[in-house]
Amino acid sequence: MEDVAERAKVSRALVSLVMNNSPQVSDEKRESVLRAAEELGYRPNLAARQLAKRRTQTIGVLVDDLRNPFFGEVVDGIEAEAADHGFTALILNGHRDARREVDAVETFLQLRVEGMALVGARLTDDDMARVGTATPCVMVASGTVHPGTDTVGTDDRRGAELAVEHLAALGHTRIVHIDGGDNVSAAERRAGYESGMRAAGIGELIDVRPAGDDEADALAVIDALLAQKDPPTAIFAFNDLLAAGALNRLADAGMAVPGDVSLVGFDNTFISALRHLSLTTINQPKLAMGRLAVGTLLERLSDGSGEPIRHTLKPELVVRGTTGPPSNGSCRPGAASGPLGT
Amino acid sequence: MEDVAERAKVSRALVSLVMNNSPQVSDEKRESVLRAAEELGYRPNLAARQLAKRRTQTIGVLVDDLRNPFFGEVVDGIEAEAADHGFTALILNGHRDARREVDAVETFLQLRVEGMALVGARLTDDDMARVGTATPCVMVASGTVHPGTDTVGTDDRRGAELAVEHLAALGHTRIVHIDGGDNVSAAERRAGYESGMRAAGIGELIDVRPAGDDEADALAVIDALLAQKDPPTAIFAFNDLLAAGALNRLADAGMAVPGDVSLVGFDNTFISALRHLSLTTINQPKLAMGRLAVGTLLERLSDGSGEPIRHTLKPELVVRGTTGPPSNGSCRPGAASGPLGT
DNA sequence: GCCTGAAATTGGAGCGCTCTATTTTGAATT
DNA sequence: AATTCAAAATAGAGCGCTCCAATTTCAGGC
Repeated sequence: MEDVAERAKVSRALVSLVMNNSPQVSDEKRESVLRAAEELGYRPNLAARQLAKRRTQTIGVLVDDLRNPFFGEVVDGIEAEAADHGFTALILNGHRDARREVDAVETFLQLRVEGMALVGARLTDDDMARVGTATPCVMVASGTVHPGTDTVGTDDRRGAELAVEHLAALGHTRIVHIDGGDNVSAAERRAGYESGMRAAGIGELIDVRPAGDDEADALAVIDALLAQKDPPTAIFAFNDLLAAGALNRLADAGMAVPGDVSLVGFDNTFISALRHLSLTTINQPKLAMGRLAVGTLLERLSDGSGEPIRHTLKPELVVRGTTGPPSNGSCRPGAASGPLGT
Repeated sequence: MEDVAERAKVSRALVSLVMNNSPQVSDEKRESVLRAAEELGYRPNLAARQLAKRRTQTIGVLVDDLRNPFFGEVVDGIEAEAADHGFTALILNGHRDARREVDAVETFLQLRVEGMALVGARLTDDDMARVGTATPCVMVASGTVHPGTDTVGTDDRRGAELAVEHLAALGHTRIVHIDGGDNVSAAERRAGYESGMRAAGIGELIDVRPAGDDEADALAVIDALLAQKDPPTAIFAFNDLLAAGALNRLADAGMAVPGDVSLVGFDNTFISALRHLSLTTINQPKLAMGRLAVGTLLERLSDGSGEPIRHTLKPELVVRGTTGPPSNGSCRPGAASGPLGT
């Protein structure tokens, strides 16, 4: 910077003004500074600028797992909104590990990010307590809900109801739910399934089967369901991955989907759109969630403390190829039409 | 920091020593500093530290598309290796857009990262020229190869040969390649397909069908193949996504996989492992690529300039459920056994 | 020609840290 | 008690920038 100033025959302060394109600079000087900067390959040092400005214009994004495309889309939304407001989004990876998430948050704090978005994070309340005070912080699509922290998520309960309503409208009654474990989202979806069943007048048929959040967890559940005398005609899975696992096992067993069994997932990740799976599912507005997360952060930044903000977005039913009317009780194993079979 | 020093009744310099856990500090003072820091909630300011140290201990990771799980795994490797060497990996998202990638690189340079890993980047030579001089930089799994830049990638040609060898060994001769467009990887895989065919003594049957790099691009190709009098008994697709598209269309047409047609993908992304697809594919060692990328960067950092380093990793055949011996010419549409059919 | 005030420019302090050189401490040696 | 020397602690400059207050420049009006 010193060199640029010298070369352009101006003061360092003027160079600073130009680099921040202040309107207070005459065109003549501005140009000569820019030229000098260009010739010298000068690039402002962000660390120094942040230090002097006492602002970083940066938000930290902690992602639970970079390999999960669901999170990728949420982050896309965060970045877009951050950029619109002149912020840079720095991404750190939690690797599905609370300890590493704590490290990442610590790094963000040392970097003096002005806010943090924790996407799918699995931090405990203790961790949050240490964090929350220092810097605005919003949890996005998180499996846990912390008392004092802002959150952005989808209305999981309503989403589940949509799934059940869709199946009930098709004529299904024996609808089973494959449960996603002990996180908050799973609990909400389970509750939605149950209220949906009751609303459809088939509350006595409620049947929840516990599983994890991974594809493989669905297999045993399907086996058990097929072994019973009155197998369900429809299955609502906690998420797309689970549904994919179920779909496979059903095909193995010679069950046609949706001919013999209908199947609904959750999330609308791109795998559900893979034409070979073509899963009917519940969409989460991932991009909107990302944008809203940043919006929430900015709000916090300007108005300071207050009640925790809770944004709950509307889920949507996406009908694809795995749902249809129930067969008339006649199970025809072997007559497999693929999930997309016309 | 000032406050911490005062509270612990030591100088600022001593606090600095403690925070960098220098061995030159007496246990007594160290403890009292740490206690003071704890009580005050002190956290070193990374920007200030970087400025003073004239080092950032940071590498920038530019990812072409966060929604692609392939890149996610590569980044996992990068982060792991970076952490092992005391570096923090900052991730920025290119959004499949060269212009935004340039911005990201600019940001990295202003942040004074000590090196950059460009994962799947699509920057032009011009862009690279502006960058390469300033900071060490390695291209990972990139669609383009730049003359003066280090690279880490998979031996795409060999990978394609593996695919063809596998199919030929099963007895296939009419093996078609669905091409992935005009990037370097696609060209290499095409070349490998061709040399593999020649090596198997079936060079005259080489048949390359152009497509894009997306699932949907495969559909028309499959339709065309099935319409011809002598349809192929095996297909080798540029990547898993294309293969997924092909798989679906084949199922639509009532073709059994692998009964009537065998199918091989490339990348071994997690979608190929989805049990419902169960794609035979070629693995790229994603984690190793990530680690090696950082290794290359560190090497550059210590030894300065020299010949560009080119790391080419070994691909591996992953046999799953979409390949088998060719049928004896008898096409039996309708007798669909799923891709996993026992 | 002098005064006024807005616009353009500049000097210099300070952001929070590290690092070198220097001073202080305190135990061991004579 | 004086001397030595390593270990422990500190003072102070400086990293590259911004920003405030102060200064200079330059019209226009009298």
